[in-house]
Amino acid sequence: MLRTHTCGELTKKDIKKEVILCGWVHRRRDHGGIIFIDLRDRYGLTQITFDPEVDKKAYQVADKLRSEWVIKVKGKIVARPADMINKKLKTGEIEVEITELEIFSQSKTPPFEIEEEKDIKVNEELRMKYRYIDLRRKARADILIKRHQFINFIRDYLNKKDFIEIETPMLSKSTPEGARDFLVPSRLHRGSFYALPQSPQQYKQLLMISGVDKYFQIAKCFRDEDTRGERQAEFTQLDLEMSFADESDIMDLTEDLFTKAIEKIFSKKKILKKPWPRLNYDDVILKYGTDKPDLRFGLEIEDVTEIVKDSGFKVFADMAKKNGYAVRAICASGAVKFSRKDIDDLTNFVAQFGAKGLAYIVIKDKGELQSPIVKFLGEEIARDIVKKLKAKPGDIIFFGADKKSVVCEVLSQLRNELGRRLKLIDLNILALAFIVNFPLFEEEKEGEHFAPEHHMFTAPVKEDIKLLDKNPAKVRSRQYDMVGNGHEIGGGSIRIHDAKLQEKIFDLIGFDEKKKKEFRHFLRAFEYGVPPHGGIAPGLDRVLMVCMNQDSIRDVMAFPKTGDGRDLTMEAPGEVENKQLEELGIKIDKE
RNA sequence: GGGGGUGUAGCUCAGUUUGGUUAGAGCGCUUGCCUGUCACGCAAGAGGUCGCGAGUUCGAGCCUCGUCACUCCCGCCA
Repeated sequence: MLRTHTCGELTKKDIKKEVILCGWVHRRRDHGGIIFIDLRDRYGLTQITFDPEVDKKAYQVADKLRSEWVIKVKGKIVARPADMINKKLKTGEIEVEITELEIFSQSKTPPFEIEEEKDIKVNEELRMKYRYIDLRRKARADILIKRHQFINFIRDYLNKKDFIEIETPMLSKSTPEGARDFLVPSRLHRGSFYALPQSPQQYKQLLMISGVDKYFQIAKCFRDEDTRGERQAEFTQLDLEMSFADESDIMDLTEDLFTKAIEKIFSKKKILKKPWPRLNYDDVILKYGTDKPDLRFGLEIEDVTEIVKDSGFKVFADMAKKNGYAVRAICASGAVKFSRKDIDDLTNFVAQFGAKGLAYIVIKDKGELQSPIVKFLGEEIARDIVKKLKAKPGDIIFFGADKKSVVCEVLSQLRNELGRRLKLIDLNILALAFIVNFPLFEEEKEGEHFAPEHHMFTAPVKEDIKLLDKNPAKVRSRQYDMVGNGHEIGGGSIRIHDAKLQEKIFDLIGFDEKKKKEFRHFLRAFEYGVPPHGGIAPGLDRVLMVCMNQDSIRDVMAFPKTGDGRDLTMEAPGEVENKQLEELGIKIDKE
């Protein structure tokens, strides 16, 4: 070992010891006669001193030291005078008098400051290009450490419950449906391609068939779609599957695992509710307009379609009478402070989600109503709405009137925006929940086949199987989603274990013979004894993002990619040699 | 593919309203001074293709058009 100690561990009990420390020059304070340096490594900071009376040579060399040089120092630990103790530093009671100094490497002036106390938000592109420097910042490094501890806890926990971690292939096969695959050309089979897995879904089901009844994997998944703050082309899931288990088994296990992991690793966080609520899909769609509600605050949506049906406000009345349309409202408590401009901003905000306008009623101090629409609605109907929304003086009621799907989208986005603007969101709360009783298929689009709400291997509720022929839209599924603070952080289901039923689902989602053939390997396995099974796949990046209040999953990844899928640190993707292309039989058509 | 935002010193930003002298601040950097600082202090200094291109104008960081990059959102994401 080059060093005897790290920079984060020395205290007054070490006084008089001779130590060797290695690290980066964090900051230099040259007082002419004495030089102080904060030496930094992964574990912390230690103040070292260069005094010509202690060692003249070391002092002279130290004069040259600059930020981020990597050095080794040898010296004696001494107590700081009582009035010189730095309480902000764990090692603040001591310092090291240096007698020997070795410079391992010099550093250019870093492109941005590593100092965090200034709290300057440096441009993310620059931080990505110099990710290795960004990761020297304590807050960034701490995230990676927390991530490691979290995943380690998960492994321990599942190991104790008899789960087996099994790696499944990265080079797999492209399958129809779902996200766009990343393709990898095969050299040995010209014209054929591997696909990187979007998830190990099929492999884990095959493992159930093979008799592994409790499987998990910290699995890398790949989807070649445009990114978002909570979406990257490459991400990590805790992929988990169990045989002879039902919905409760999976949800209970997941809840217990994540509750314990979060309490252990993120002890400062509070879990809002134990047990996590299990909410009906239909209820959350109505109350929150989305299947991933942020449960840290109220502001629930109410349906007022019936109330406005016969009102004189034509816009609402027309919508209320049409099939598949609705008029719904949300009461923003205390929003009376919103200016005209605030309301205009909100109107523009909801427009991007398809709202054609944003009607509202302000409830003034003495209960009188101020609104551009009350004169059309009529005072009596307006009062009924106020009553239904339980609105008080100081509140504003906002409306959405359109196709149900648009109303839901608009009001759920508005609800989140109101939560932010009214500061209703407590960042110390983690509100986790399961959403259950999903429909098996997404809302039917005209002229298109049914699309699975979750995926095509999800089992329908047993009593509803008979509806598959007559009324597929009404079939409920055995899906359960894990949501946290308004993010979808995991999806799971009990799977189909019957080949005939699986084929029927393929038919309903419009698979032709060719597409079915793509799954013959899967259906073949179903002919050899399939246990009932199910699982879940929480997105670990998203879980960690939510637990650590980060804005994007990029912040919880060591080397994230940009919005257009580039790795700025490695400068990937990159071009390849013509020879490589020839071997693969690939021609590039550059336009 | 579409919409919004941003782009000025190494970093974070002001300046654009109303075009007008040599484009500013804080931090960082360099040099000098300083033996108790710890986001040290003091003094001096260096550092700019105002993203890029074209246009309007006597004159453009500022106006117009185009373009590029980043970012958020929509589409997309079984």
